[in-house]
Formats: sequence, C-alpha cells, structure tokens
Amino acid sequence: MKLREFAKQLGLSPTTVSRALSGYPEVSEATRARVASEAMRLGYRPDINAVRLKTGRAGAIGVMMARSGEIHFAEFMSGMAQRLETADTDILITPITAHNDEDEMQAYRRLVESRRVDAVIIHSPRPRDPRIGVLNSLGLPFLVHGRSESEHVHAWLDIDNENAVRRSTEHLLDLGHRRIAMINGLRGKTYSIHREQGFRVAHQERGLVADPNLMVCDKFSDESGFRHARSFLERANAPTAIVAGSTMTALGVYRAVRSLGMTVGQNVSVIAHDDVFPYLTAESMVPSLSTTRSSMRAAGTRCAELTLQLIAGRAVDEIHELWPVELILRESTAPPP
Amino acid sequence: MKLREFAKQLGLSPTTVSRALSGYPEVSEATRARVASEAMRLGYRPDINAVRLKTGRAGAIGVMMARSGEIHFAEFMSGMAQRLETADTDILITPITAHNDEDEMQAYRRLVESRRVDAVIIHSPRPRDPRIGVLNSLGLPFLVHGRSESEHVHAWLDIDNENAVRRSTEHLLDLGHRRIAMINGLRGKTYSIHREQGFRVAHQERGLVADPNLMVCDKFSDESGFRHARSFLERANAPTAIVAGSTMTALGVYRAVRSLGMTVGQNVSVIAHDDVFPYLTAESMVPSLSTTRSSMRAAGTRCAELTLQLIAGRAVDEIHELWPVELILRESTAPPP
DNA sequence: GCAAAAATTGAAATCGGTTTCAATTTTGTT
DNA sequence: AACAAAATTGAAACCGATTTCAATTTTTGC
Repeated sequence: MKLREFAKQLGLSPTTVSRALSGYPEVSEATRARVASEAMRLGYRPDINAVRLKTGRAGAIGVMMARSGEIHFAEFMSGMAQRLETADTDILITPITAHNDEDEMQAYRRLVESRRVDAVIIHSPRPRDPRIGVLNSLGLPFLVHGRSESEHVHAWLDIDNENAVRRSTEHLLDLGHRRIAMINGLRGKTYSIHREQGFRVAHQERGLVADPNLMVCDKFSDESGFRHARSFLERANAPTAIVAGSTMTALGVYRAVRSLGMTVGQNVSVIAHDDVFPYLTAESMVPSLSTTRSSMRAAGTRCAELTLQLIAGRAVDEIHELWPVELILRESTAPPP
Repeated sequence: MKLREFAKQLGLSPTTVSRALSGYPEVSEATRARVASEAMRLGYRPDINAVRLKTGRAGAIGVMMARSGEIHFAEFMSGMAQRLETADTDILITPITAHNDEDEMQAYRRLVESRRVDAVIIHSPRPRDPRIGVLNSLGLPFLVHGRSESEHVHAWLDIDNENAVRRSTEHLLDLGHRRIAMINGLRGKTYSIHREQGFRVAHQERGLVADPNLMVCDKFSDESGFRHARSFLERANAPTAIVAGSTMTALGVYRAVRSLGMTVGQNVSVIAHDDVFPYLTAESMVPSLSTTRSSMRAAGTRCAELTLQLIAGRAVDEIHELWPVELILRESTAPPP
C-alpha cells in the first residue's frame, strides 16, 4: 500500500497523511488520531527507501566486523539491538578483513559514498588509530567503543581498564602476592595498554616493580590462557597469582594450573576481567572466579544511545563516558601459600 | 557527487553512465571503460537509497536476533558477512524478544511493510514453527537455518544432527559403554529432536534402549553442562559416558567429572558437538575432546549464498542442503573402566 | 554508394515518499 | 458582523537514481 492510495482511502492529501504520521504539529489532533488508527488497521507503513532518499537519512548505524571471531561481538550487538528496536534505526554489519586498516578504510569510504549509514561504531582502537582520521575527514559521524589518543576529538565510551586491573592487582598484592603475572589482550590496543598501566601503577604504589617477564599480550582464548599460564608456572621462580584478560583466558589458566597438579585459589590465585557472557559465568567456575566485571551488553545499549545522539547533532566533545568496573571477589583469589 | 554532476563531467547523459555502471550490454566498451575508471577516480557511487527506491530491491538480508545471548551468533554472522562482502548486500540485524513468537512475527511484518529486506534467515526452528507460515503468507523470501516439518515448502540448510549424535553414540557403544547420558539442546527445537532420535537409533540398532532418565534438554552453557553432568554422575547407577550438546556444555561436564574426583577419558567418556569457535577449541581441552564437528562460520557463508540465490529467483523447493558432520576422535572417549 | 539493420546514446517518466509554499478554513478580537 | 491572525490542508517540486522509448550514429549487405 502506497501513500497515495492510503491517503485517498482516508479522503486526505498525501501531504496531510505524511505529516500526521511523522508527528508534525500543524495537523489537527482529530485527523492525526484517525490517520494513525487507520494506518494500523490497513497496515500502511512508509517505504523506508523512499523516506531515506528524500530525507537523506540512512536510518542505520554501521558496525565493522572483523572476520576473525570476536567473542564479544554477539553480546555487544544484542545490547545495541535492544536500544535501536524502537528507534527505527537498523544495524548494518560490514565485514572487514581483520588486521587490514587499508581495507577497513576503503569500506568506510564505500559506506559514506553510498550513503548507507548515518554513523558507525568502531571497536578496539589503538592509541594512534588511523581510522579516526579517515572517518573524521570523511565527515561520517562515529563513536569509538574504547579510546584512542588521536589528535582528533571523537566521541567515545570506554570502561576504566586501568582502574580495573589496578584494583585487581592491588587486591592480589594486599593478599601478600609478590610475583604476579598478567595475560593481557592484543598488543597495541589501547585497552591492553591501559591494563598494563594499571598493573604497573598498583606495583609502584607499593614501591614494587611489575616484572616485564611476567607480562604477555595475546588474544582472548582458552588456548592462549593455557599456554601462557603454563609457561609462567613452569618457570623456576613461578608467579603465585595471575591476572587474566577475560573469563575465556581464565578458563585456560585454570586448566594449566590443574595440569601441573596445583589448585586455583590455593597454590595459585587467579583474577580476570569479565564481560559477562551468559554461557560462561565466573561464579559457576570451580573455584568461582574473582573478577572485575562490566557488561558488554550494557555497553552496546549505551553505545547505540550515544550514537543516536551523535546523529541527532549532539556535540562530539560532549560524548565521553568512562565506565567504572566492579571488583567482585570470589574463591579464586587467596593469600599465597 | 550525484549522477547528474558526474555524467556532466564525463560529457555523457545520466542514462548512459547508469547503464555503464550497472553492466548493461548496450553501452560501448570504450565508454564503459572510461566511465568505470572515472567513477573510481572521482569516487562516484550511486546513492544506495535512490537505487533501492527505484529498483524495489532492499539490498539487505535480515537476521533475527533473540535478545538472549546466542553463542553461535557471531560466528554465523561473520561467515555471512564474508560472502556478502562482494554482493552489495547488507546484513540487517533485527532484535526480537526471545521466546515470543508474536513479537517476532510482528517484526517480520514491519520489515515487509517497510521494504527493508529482500529476505530473512531464521534460526533454530521447531518442527511446527509458526514463523514459517507467517513468512510464507507475507511473501517474504526466507531461508531456514535448521529444519522444520511445516507443511509449507521452504528453503533450508541444516547439519545432519541425527547422524552426528548417532555416530557419536555408536562410537561410545562400540567402546563398550552401556549407560550413556545425553545433555541435549533446548527442548522443542528440531535439532534437539533430531539429536535425540540419533541417540535412540544408535541404541536400537544394537538391541538396546536409550534410558529416558539419562536424557535431558537445556541451553548450551558451561553451567548447565556442569549441573546435569553432576546430577547424572551422582546417581546410584551412574552413566559411564556423556554426549554433550556443545563444547561449552562439555566444559561444564569436564568440571563436574573433576569435581567428583574422576577423570575424563578414564572413569567417564565425553563426546560433544563442536560448532568450531575460535576462542574455545576441542583439541586444546584436557584431555582433548572427541567431537562431531561442523563449522558455524561455513554455514553462515553458505546460508548467505543460498539466500542470494533465493532472492535471484531460484525455486524454494530446490534449496535444501543437509550437511554431513565429521566425527573426530580424541582423548576424551575410551572404553569404560 | 545507399538502404536497412544494429549499435549506441539521450530525454523524460518514474519509484514513493517529504517539504515548501500557497490556499483555505477556523478562531479570536473589537 | 467584520477583519486579522492562527490553524489546517493541499498542489507541486524534489530527493537521485533506473528504465522506457525515441533519436542518432555506425555498421553491414548488396
């Protein structure tokens, strides 16, 4: 059903009907109500493509998806979707080849040239992330999930990674641990750098120095957790505690500890960052895992909201959110043996 | 840059330029080449919304995303994205409230009425899935990832769940196990029913009967794996082997076995279905996990391809693919003690 | 060399809405 | 009751492409 036809059935002009449905003030309350109820009854809904062509709004937010499996992706998206459900805004997934900035930026250009999205959200930035400059010069609004140190002001939402790791490290130090290892995220990402910073600062406050030999960067996976934990624990002067980058990493760490005949929470303490996945919960691990917690889903919801504000014209330099992280102590952290 | 302007720069009419770019035959090779190279140089790209309005194609495939965390989601999407990268087709995520069919069908109606997608992909169907009838009557092309027994013919791609579980169960029976438990997926889903069927058939072939007390349905998660495995293993007449629904479930099962002072691959055998997640691999578990394997990512890629064919007009009743599942034996399965 | 056929190009209509601007009706004021 | 102001409605232009149909140019056949 088209506007023409629908308007004719109502005995009104397309103009009035359009205005009634889009909530313009210059249409009488009576007609508005009638139009709305008839639209519902007859199932009329404007052709989204015509609306977009005319208004110039794409009605979609783009999300770049690296081809490599991103474990956080589904939760974040699900959070976004929840907010956008009522905003008449779609989520557009654009695939990009992992670790290829040139490719990704080409994809942004395409998106802009073809007016497919009103804004994009980018993930896991690095301190000097070239994407930010490109997006800036393209004039495409964007929100960074994470932070960058780019000279261009940009909207961002990040969790307080530095403080998170600082607090978990302090907790371990308070318990008496002195040799603490850290299995960090991907090298070069801002969040990894912040976490490392938190790790160092916690040591420094107590006049200690974080041992560079006990710090490693890698992707978040069960396998990498296992491999690095094992390598740490087999050393002569093995650490008594491990800070893990994610619950998935912690899983591998637990396994490594067990494989050496030791017990988590007894011989070795473990603490990890938890993005809250419904299928893998820290409290159900054995022993239950102490974590710093921050919901990826909530971040997705909020990022969607902020991006909508961005599109609506809110100033970029007003949009900066740093989320605190909860420290949740469970059984996996205890004084050293 | 608009078509008008771009055409003027080339000294051609918009008509010719449009034809050249869309690959129509009635434009000379020389002009086509010139148009293509100039478009590249000047960065001209048709406004996607205008194209869509005119052609009536939405240029997008819809995917319904339940609000609950779907662990498979990211891998599947990533596979889809890979295929669609070169097809000028977007992926549109539409959020739906989990377990609320009415809501989901309302969402379909909205999608159709506003011409937002050319087709949708639906997941995890049930044998008599009401969504199929609705989509059918709406005239919106759709592909089912999984299968239904709906009276309406529909395009589908599924993995051979029955055979997968049948083979893993046969393997356990061959090893000498006689009390085998199964932790299945969500009750009512077609895949759970097929898996249960495979479990039963494997028993029947050998003149045995699958014990209904050793079969349970639940979501795929570490926690549910633990809970059910524990409940099974604490019984008087405990099973000597467990068939788990996913690697995530197997994780919980492993944990349950250990928590009772037993060892996987010694006191208890475990086999699971593996959808191949990059962050949790069966071979790196300890002991390495025997699995039936089928790549979720590959399924996503193929579903995207089939959906494109569907949009291009391929007959629905031609599109049925049943994928075989690999059986991969590792250390977690061994003869009963 | 010329007519007919084939190849190539362009003018204008169209997709389905939104929005500007003008016209009409209603309300308020004296 | 008469007029100005405010509220409401509608006609027509427009968003930026595609595509029909007609016009022009080039090629072919004899």
